[in-house]
Amino acid sequence: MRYGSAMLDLRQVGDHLDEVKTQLARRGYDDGATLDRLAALVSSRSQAIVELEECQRERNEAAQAMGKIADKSSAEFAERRESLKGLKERMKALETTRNEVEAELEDIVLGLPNLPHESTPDGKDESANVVVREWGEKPAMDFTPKDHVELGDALGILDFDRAAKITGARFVVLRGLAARLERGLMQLMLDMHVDQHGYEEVWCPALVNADSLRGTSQLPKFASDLFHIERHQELEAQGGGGQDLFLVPTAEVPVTNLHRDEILEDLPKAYAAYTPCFRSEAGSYGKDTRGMIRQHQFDKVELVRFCTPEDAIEQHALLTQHAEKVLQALGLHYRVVELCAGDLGFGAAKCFDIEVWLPAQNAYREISSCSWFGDFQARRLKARYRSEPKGKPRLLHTINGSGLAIGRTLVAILEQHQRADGSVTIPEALRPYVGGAEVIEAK
RNA sequence: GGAGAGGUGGCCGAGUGGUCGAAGGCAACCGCUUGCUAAGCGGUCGUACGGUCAAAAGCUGUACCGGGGGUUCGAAUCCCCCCCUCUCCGCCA
Repeated sequence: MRYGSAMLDLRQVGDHLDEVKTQLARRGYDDGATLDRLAALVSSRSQAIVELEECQRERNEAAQAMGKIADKSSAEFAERRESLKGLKERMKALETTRNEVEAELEDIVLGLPNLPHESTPDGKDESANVVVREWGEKPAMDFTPKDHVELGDALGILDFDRAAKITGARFVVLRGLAARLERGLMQLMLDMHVDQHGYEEVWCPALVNADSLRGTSQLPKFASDLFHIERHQELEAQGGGGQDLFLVPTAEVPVTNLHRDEILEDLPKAYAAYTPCFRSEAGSYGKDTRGMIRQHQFDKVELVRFCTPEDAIEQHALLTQHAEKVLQALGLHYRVVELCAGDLGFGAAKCFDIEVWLPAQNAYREISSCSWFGDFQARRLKARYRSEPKGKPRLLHTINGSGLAIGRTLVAILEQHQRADGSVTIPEALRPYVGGAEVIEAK
């Protein structure tokens, strides 16, 4: 009945089961039994539907004929009515069967990741990711680089202790120039994307409903990564149930859902949005506990593009370049890596990560992840487009990427632009956004 | 939070149990007209899934009138729950 919620094309799964298995295996999904079960469900589903529709047709014809009998109290009418009761029972049974099949089907299908695009390199994990290009070079330092926590503490601009007091672990209080840089970075990024790269600026709710999260595929599988706001608990206790809301983990969710259940006629569309992002970070205990690399709350400017399948590769590359421009403007050394199939996110078919150089960690760290989802999200979202006025609607493609994660950008600025005395040079492009300040130094 | 009114096709808007996928209008598209001229006439004009077909077109079946459930031989129309919008009051950045 409603198959829009499927993430993979069910017909494809049914008709090309082996191919789907092979593709999913590339990203480490090897549950062949579930896929076999899925294929079986697909066919029993269509069987049930065909049968049910046949009954519905019968019923409709009979009911229509009865409507034409003028005398509703006649014996003929009563007789017909009785004879239809059996059909009604049969339909109920068929409906039950169909519902059961659909429920199981949906369960499986919503949990299946996307198929990697053919151009996505093979590989099991991040060690097989491919470095596509590098920009700039590691800043030369004739001293031992400090990390941003140490720098920020000495400069009096990052306060983790008080954040822990106010809220808890994995939060930060930014003070003085750090707070101002955070705000300035947000403006700089939005201005670049809007004025130079042609994105439409949008401002969205930071709380979204479950339908939206299903649309972009955070739900149902990744509920534990989200902060969840419960409303109307008293109603829920009565079995009614209000609508629960979730804090957005990324602007991808509200922005991509802008076009849920819509048929667009003017592609491509490009949106840039700032939102705070909230992540529970369940399962990452002990990982990046120091500093502001991995926080429960951070700011991000997100880029989202909607396009035709034909344009997608090009649009994906374009979006990635737009994100890179921000790092270039800030004079931050980075590299772009293409994720291998095994390291791909759940919904992505192809993905470029932009990794910024952090001297204190002696490592490149992800600062943006630019993903192309094919029609995976579009199918869940029922987001389509029409290429001609009377043309048939087709699923569009979605692409998104951070442009950039602001907190990590701040970290990179502190660490890459630090000087021997512990002060930090503010990149020129950013100065107009922070009241002309050129350096961060201890007071 | 309290009281009330509503949610119908791209838009407006009829429709209170059968002949309704849904009047009429607008917009759009395609023709025709060119002495009613910022016009006239005719036609087309939702989506999804399935069947037919070599395929497309066409034809055809089913579902969808905010969402879910129920009553009935039959529901856009009746009943229940939910969501949303609007108006008034209260509160409030």
